[in-house]
Amino acid sequence: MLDSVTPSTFLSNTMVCDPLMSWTEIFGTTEDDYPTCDHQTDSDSFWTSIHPEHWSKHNVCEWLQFCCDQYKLDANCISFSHFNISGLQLCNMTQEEFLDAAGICGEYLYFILQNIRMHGTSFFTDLEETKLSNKDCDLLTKLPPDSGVPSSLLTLFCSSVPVRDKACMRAGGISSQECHSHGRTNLQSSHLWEFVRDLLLSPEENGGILEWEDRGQGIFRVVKSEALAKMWGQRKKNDRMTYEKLSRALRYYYKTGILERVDRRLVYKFGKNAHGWQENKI
DNA sequence: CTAGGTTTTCCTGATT
DNA sequence: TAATCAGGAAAACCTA
Repeated sequence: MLDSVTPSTFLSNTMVCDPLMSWTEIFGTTEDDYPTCDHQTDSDSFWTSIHPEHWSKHNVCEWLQFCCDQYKLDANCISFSHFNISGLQLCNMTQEEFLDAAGICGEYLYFILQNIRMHGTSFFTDLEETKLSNKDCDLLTKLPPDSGVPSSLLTLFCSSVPVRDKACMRAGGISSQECHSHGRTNLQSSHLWEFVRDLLLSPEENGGILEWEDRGQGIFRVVKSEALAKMWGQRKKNDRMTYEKLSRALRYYYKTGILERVDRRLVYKFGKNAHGWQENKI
């Protein structure tokens, strides 16, 4: 949902609904996940064992850092000086104040915080193991607008959702297209083809690197190969990425039907096993 | 720890 | 000639 550089994190597109469900799974249960939490003595999450209102200033800071580490959020966008506050003050921040202070990560963090506040451990632990059921997903998408769940967060849950799971998103009135056309969130895809797809669907992030050749047929062209490789490399934190290597990975998709061969240089086509790129289609 | 999936890296050769 | 394309092979990484 909120993505990640690695497929296992909160933001992973491949997880879709999972993240919301098992808090312990999201945050993990080992002490390694809580670098500086001396209060973390058992397997339960400290963050959900104590209500945010009772967090100390130190806890608030730790929580922010934990989220950044865990979800690969850019801590630089957070104004930590604004978070030198107690848990009570944190809870009393308006969404607007929170977003101002936490920058681009604000929506994720605010959503996570609201979930802890609203549901505490029960919201997560009462749910079965790890997966979000259709019912749960339905519940999520039906949360009222003032529930504290930013719409863009909900879209995260939709990204890359297998067709069979898409119904739960319609309930919330969020179309697949919306899921892939808003901001950076959907550019957090863990797989290369999803990254490419989301870039195509996000003109504002695209920068002319990719463009549709035939939108209806899913045919697109790599306009700036080096820039694409660089961007992918940044995503994977690999400054040695080249278009040569990226294209090798793309060619592997021919085998799995994610992409289909197009006999033109720098031109690719989404295959039958690629989803989420169609217009007006879920 | 293991198996399997997805890249990443490297390489040879063909094509544009 | 440089940039791409095609794949094979193997290593690296990650997740379940």
